[in-house]
Amino acid sequence: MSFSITEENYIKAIFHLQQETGNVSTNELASELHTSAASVTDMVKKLKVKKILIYERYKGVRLSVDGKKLALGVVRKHRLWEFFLVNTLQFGWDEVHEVAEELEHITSKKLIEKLDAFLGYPKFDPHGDPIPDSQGKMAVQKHINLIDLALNKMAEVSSVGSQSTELLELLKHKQIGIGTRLEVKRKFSFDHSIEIKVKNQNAFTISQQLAQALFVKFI
Amino acid sequence: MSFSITEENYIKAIFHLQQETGNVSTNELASELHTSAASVTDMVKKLKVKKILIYERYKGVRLSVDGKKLALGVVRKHRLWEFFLVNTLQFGWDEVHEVAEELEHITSKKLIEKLDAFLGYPKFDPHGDPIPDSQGKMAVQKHINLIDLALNKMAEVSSVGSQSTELLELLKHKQIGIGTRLEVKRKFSFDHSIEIKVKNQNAFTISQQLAQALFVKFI
DNA sequence: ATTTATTTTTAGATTTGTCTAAATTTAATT
DNA sequence: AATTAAATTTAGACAAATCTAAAAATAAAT
Repeated sequence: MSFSITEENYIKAIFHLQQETGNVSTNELASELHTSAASVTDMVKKLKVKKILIYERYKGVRLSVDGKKLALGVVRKHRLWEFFLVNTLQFGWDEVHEVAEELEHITSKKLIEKLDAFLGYPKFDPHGDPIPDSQGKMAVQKHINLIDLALNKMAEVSSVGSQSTELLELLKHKQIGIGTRLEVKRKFSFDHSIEIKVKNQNAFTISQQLAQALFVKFI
Repeated sequence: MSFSITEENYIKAIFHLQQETGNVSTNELASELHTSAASVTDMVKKLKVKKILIYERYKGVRLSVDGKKLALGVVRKHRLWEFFLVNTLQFGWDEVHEVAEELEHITSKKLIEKLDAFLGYPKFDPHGDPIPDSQGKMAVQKHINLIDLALNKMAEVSSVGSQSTELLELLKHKQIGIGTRLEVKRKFSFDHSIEIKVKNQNAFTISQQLAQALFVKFI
């Protein structure tokens, strides 16, 4: 069975909205998709026939097992493309979302597997959100980009944005690795560099580029 | 003014068909796009209103100046993506067309400029067709992939498929460069390697991979 | 527990791109 | 030049995704 771009967008929206709440209401979906409640009802009926979601009138919707699989596939594509745009094409991580919204609907399976391999099977996208693997599995913990870490909040380096040798060389030199505990002491707006403090070391500054390549989790 | 994927496909098809012939007939277009003549007439009327093409009923169509610009933009995207798929993601050059048919409709201008820069502003796609630059200009001569050159036909190396240091190192060692004149003496089906002969040198064989990275023109 | 307000669904219409079948125009042939 | 054949256009209909306005169901409030 195949799905239109519109259908995929509905599936993805339901997936995101049902994370917190249980069932997703018609109005929630309409607002998320910038469309009318009437259109949502129509589409939801169509997706019910395709067994993508569970729907009773006036009761809202939630994804079926098949629906979740589909949603994870779209999310996987979206986040892999975001990673590509930032790490390969040097986009700013704040300008990739709209482009990825288009790229996520490219259908070729082979393309996405080859892209994944080329990128080095990244586990998190540039916003720190986990990237589902080809089986739909993904890390649970959301990672925070070091550049967004609040001042004086202890955190632990949990992943790096890419596996490039250049990055790894720099991390080795700075003695930063997975598990390193640190906190941010200052943020400099001129060049967006930040000063960080690691236990038993003097504070030092790192560049915006490096900070953006590091993800941390709270401890 | 913006254009749907369908409209872009019509524009591109007209562009390709009008290369040889002058005006493109309704039936030609219908067959190219695997649709009915009636559908073509409908769409052609629509594109006439948008001033993309010149059309009088029963007389066929040809692109306007604006239409040609649009077509070149789509062709540019298609060929850049093909280059990316083959040279970056290691697709075989015979399996990229369908994927590029989808990717060519991604709208972001910035994406295509950054992709072009990342790829090193290639001038020819993996099939030897010229890639229009951001102004719509492209080389006139179609380049033939060395692997497709007929036996005993003198030709001149006119471009290389990529600018990678690995390729350039190998070319230097083999003393092959832009302008080198050669002919193909044998083709070995076992590994698709070919034996080539350069003036004042003994014949030698080169691998399939290397042959595919070289484009030649007749002299 | 009625009434009021909100949410959701239905009904009917619109747009885009498509189709088939019939009508029209152009081209080819006798 | 008249007839036949081929190409093209028109007419009318359909599916997908959307809309507005009205009706129905649920939730909130007096």
